[in-house]
Amino acid sequence: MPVIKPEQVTAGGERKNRKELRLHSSIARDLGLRIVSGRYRPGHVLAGEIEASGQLKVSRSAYREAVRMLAAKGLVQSRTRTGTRVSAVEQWHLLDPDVLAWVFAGEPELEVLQGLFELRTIIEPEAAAIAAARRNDENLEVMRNALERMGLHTVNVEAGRIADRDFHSELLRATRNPFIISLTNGVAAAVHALTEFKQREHALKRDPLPEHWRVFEAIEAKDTERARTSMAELIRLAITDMPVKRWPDNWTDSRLVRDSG
Amino acid sequence: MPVIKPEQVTAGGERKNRKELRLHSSIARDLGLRIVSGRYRPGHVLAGEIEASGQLKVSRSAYREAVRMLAAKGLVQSRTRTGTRVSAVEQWHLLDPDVLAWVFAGEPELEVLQGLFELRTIIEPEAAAIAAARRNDENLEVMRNALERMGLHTVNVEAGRIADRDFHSELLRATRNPFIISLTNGVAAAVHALTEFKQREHALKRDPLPEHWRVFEAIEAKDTERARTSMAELIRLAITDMPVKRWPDNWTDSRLVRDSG
DNA sequence: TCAAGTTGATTTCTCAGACAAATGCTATCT
DNA sequence: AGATAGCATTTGTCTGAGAAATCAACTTGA
Repeated sequence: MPVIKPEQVTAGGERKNRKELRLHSSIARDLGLRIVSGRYRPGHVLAGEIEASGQLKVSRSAYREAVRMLAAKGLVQSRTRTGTRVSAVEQWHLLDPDVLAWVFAGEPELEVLQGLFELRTIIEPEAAAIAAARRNDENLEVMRNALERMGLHTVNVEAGRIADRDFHSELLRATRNPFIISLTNGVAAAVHALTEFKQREHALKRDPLPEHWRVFEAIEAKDTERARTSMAELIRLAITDMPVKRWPDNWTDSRLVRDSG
Repeated sequence: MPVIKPEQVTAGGERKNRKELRLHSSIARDLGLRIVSGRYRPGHVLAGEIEASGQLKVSRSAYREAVRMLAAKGLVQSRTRTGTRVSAVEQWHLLDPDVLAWVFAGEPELEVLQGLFELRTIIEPEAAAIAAARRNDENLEVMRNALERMGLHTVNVEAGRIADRDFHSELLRATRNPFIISLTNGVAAAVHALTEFKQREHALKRDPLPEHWRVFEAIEAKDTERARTSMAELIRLAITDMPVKRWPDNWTDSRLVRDSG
């Protein structure tokens, strides 16, 4: 099962749909997707470097660099003689932008969705409050511009989703907290993929713009408390927009939780 | 300036102080430390592969694998012709366990400390509340065992610090939220290094055990509200224990914030 | 004059093959 | 039965060679 090479993608007649990944990155994404999708389970030992690189029709060095990237993201662990094995889920760097994107590339499980929204429910209202206290005029302008673009395009098209992501990114940036900002890149990627996922099922009926403006106005007024509550409401509404039949009370059966080595 | 090779460390007469990193991991740590410490600033272009690997006295492939690992952690970006350059701080995966450990390996800046505690103040009280609702008996036993070890050794020795870390890790694990658990590994590593840092200045006068037991009892009783408040108090006390003269109101001058090339 | 294409130089990227080091397994010895 | 020494297997490291990408300068044509 050869990996999709960048040249083959562009040569396939389609426009270059992504960033034209290099070979090692393509292999890493390929293996990463198989791991987070559950095709390669924790504990599974990958084929040896010679065999694996041979199957993928790539050199050993390219394959090794891909494995090294996955190891850096906590997905695999290599040892001499033992081989390269998929790590326990607890070792995965789930907030790594790439890993998160891979997790949400397929149909994400209900429990995973809930986990992400739970994290957002914890982080983002507090982040909005901090942003209200520390934001400067430039943050405000970027956020205003993002919301105007969002209103222009709607989140049903790519440009609108990008604007949505820009708004949340800039909000977290306004907190001036490097760790919260670092969360941005990952969560923003996931939310972006998620909005696309919602769109996949059916176009969004409700207009999410009003609650975004309410958050903006609170931050503009440096009203921390109103920023917190309005952001909490925004996320609550976003959850209700998910095309989900019922939200489980627990998710101990989730694949991400169950597997552990 | 050759990188410290694993063999040299063990051959140096000292006991193997760590996990005997492989060569590529050693190089990655070496470069990673230089980057997060500010020696290589964002925008800085590293020496070419041939020159750099020559200076470090290693092969190009080992050096390349190291660079690939750093790229996977968002610290650098490689492009043909342009070379490999240090990414903007916003691109760094600051919550990656390795990156976090590297950041806290030296004397962390005041503003970085504050950033981490701010994140903990947001996350951990809520996590404690969720843990109180979802914990099972095994979580409880692991946490109880950790606190008993913590009381036995005190946080002034390594065994006690490990017990402290185990307690917080198991607490976050009890939330059953994969994303929160993923935060664990990084934050736990940082807090561990941090407690060591506190110890470096002067032994802890106050005994942090009572507030830990209060959190434990709240979770044991499945009292979500008390778990939240007692954890908030635990973190507040931990902040006061930091050997810091004054906490700044803002940190716009932080290196982590200022650099964005 | 200026835009568009061409060429050249530089750097990472990819490939190939060889040997070294680590380590789990097994047979052997005490 | 347990320790120990070899053996086999897998990743780790090294070397050397082109290929591909891309920035800068140059050339060409309207």
